[in-house]
Amino acid sequence: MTAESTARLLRITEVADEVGLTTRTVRYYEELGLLKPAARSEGSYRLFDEDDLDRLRFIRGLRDDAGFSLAEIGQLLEDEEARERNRARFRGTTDVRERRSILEDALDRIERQEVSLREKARRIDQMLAEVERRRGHLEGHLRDLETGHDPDHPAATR
Amino acid sequence: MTAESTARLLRITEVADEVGLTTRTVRYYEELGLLKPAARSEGSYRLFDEDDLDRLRFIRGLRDDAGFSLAEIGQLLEDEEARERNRARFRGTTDVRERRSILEDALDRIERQEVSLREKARRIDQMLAEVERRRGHLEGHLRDLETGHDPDHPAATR
DNA sequence: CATAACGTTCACGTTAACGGCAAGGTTCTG
DNA sequence: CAGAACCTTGCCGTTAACGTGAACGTTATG
Repeated sequence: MTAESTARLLRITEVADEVGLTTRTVRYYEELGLLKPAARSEGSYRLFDEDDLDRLRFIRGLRDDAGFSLAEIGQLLEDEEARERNRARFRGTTDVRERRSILEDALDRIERQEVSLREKARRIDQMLAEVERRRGHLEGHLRDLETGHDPDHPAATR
Repeated sequence: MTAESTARLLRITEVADEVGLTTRTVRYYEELGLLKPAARSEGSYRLFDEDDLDRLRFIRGLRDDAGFSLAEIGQLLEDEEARERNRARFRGTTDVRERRSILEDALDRIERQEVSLREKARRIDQMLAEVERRRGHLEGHLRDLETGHDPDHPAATR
């Protein structure tokens, strides 16, 4: 379809450098099933496209920023694919009861994810609030120092 | 004789059950220095008070909800104690330059924590938004089914 | 005060998430 | 077409975060 679509496939060290992982890690993720076999060259070099890069960046983000284990990440990605399959199933039938069942199933999974994420977010927001409270406190003290106002020795009046 | 303020000290299985950890894990956390030696009984049973429970719950929350490693948690708790010591140092001097230096140092550490937490929060919010978008989508479909409205087959008139 | 129930300190085992070779093919480059 | 620079698949090593006894002391209870 798209004429430009052959963007050029990258080899493993290029992708590793690009997304900030090691080649070992990329292979390991493939071994775990987090990554599709991508594509192989004539010899058997792994070849990656832009979608693979996105997926790796996504995985890395979940791991580093959100603190998910690779098992949890695998679950999320699997759910993603189950979603795709469900869409196909959904379009493959016109039976209202079956369609509703498919949708409700999907909704259940989504809600479970939401609860888990919300708990994580709540905890982090709590810590952020605490940290900011302290920061405000410290900044207040610093301002006091700048203006020569000393709360510990308030009798500096004249 | 001892006032009522001595709330009663708990033994390790009681605390473990209470906060949802195993005894091994509690001992391990002490070994890592995440927990003070608490208190020991006549024999050498570990005895814990409410503060210990809070600390354990806090650790557990950071581990499970926020996805921090025990090393990171140790760092956070250490910073906490460094903060305490700094407050003592701060109160121990009246030299404005020294006070400012202490405050600026503390502010630096706080800001580093804040950046790290904010990145984590941002990533999780992103995922939550995505999850909710999907949820809305699914709920829309379900409503369509309930009302007999079928977007794929609009001419289902009877 | 016997004894069950609980605790203590080693110390070795396990799983996740990679690191680091070795032995050998593959691709590129002059 | 030869050598450098990559890549492949094993396979063993490592660190974090505990699990699981073993061998033995401590506390509560009928």
